[in-house]
Amino acid sequence: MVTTATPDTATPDTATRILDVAEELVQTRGLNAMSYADVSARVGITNASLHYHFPAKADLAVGLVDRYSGRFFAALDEIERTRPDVADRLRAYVDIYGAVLARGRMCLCGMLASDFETLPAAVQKRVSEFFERSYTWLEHVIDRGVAEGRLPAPASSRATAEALVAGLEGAMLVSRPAAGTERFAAIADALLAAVGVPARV
Amino acid sequence: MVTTATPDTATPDTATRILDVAEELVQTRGLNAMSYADVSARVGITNASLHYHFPAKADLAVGLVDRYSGRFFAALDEIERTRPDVADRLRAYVDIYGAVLARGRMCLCGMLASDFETLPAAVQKRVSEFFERSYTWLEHVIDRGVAEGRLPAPASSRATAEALVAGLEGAMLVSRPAAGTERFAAIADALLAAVGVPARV
DNA sequence: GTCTATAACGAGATAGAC
DNA sequence: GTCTATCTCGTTATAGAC
Repeated sequence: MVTTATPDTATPDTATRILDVAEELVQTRGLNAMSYADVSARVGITNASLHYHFPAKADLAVGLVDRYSGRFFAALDEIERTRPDVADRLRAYVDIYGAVLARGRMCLCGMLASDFETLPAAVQKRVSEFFERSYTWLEHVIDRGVAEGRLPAPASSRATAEALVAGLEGAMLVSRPAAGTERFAAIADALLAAVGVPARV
Repeated sequence: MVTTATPDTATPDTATRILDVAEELVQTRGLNAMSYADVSARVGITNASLHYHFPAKADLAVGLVDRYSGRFFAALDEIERTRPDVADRLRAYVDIYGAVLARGRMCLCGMLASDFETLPAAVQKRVSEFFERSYTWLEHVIDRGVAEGRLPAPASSRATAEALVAGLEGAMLVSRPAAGTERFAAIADALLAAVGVPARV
C-alpha cells in the first residue's frame, strides 16, 4: 500500500522515525492526546532531541500533514496511471481508506478535522487543502466516468464527491466504537453503490 | 429543536449550567481540549466547585453523554409520534444533525468517537450504545418504509442505516474545515437520495 | 545530533473553612 | 454548595554541555 508509512528496508533517519511514531499516535489517539513524551519515549530519544527536529508541536503537526498528503495524492496519481476504468478507480480510492482502518487507524486529516478548532493556523490550512484536493480529484474522476457513459450522471458531481469523502471519513469514525472493521466494508459498498459503482466480483 | 441544551425560561441549576458549558466545549473543541478551568471560568464558579458536582472528568463526560443521548432518542420518539411518512421521518432525522452543525457544533458522540481510544471505559460504552441505538432506529424506520412500499428495498437495511449515520457524522466532520454549512445540506441530500428519499419541495 | 537539567505553566484533583 | 489554598503530575519548551 502506497500510503504505508516507511519502506522497511533499512533503519530510517531520526526525523522519519519521529514522524512514523507521531503519525500512529495522532491517527489512533488524536493530536491533543499525543505528547512529546509519548513520541520521544517510543523513538528512544529524549524530549530535548525531539525539539531539535521539530521545535514546536505545530511544526511536528505540519510535518505530519505534509508527508501524509504527499503520499495520499501520490497514491491517487498512481490510481489514475494504472487504472483506466472509473469503477476500478473509485474502488481503489475506497480501498485506501479501508487499508488505513485495517491497521486500526483513522485518516490523519479526519482525526485532525475533529480537533480543527484547536489546531495552529498552518495546520488548519493544510487539512482544509487535503479535503479540497480530494473533492476535486473525485469530481474529475466522476465527470470522466459520466462522459464515458460508464457512470450515471449525478445531480452534482462535486456534491457526490463530497458525500463520498464524508461517508468514508464517517465510516472510519463510527467503526472504531463498534470494534469491528467488517462494518466499514459494508458501508463502503453502500456508498459506492449510491454513486453507481457495482459491487466487486 | 428538541436537542437544544436547556429551555431558556429561568436560570437553571449549577449542574445544568456546567453541562451546558461543557457540552459546547466538547462539541466544538473535543474532550481532550476541554479543561476544568475552561468550564469553571465560563460557569462562574471555581475549579473546586466543579469537582463537587462532577468529582472526576470521567463523571462529567458520562453526564454529558447520558443527557445528550436522552435528548437525542427522545427526539427520535417524537419523530415517530408526529410523522407517519418514512421520507419525512428520515428528513427529520437528518435535520437533527443539520441543526447541530448550524450552531457550529459537531455531534457530541461523533466528537467522542474521534477520541475513542482515550476515553474512560464507561464513556466508551455509552458512545458505542449511542451509535448502536441509532442504527437500530434507522433500520426499523427503513424496514417499515420498505414494507409500506414507500422506499426501495436496500441490499441490507442495517448497512444502509450505518452508511447514513456514517455519512452524516462525516459530513459534520468535513464541513468544519470547509468553513461552510451549505456543504452539509448538499451532502445530506445526496445521502437521502441514495436511500430513495426524494429532495424536499 | 543527542544529552542532562530545568524552567514555566496548566492539568486534574483534594483538604478543610465558611 | 462554594470558597481559598495547595498538591502532584504532565505538558511544552529552552539552556548549555558533550
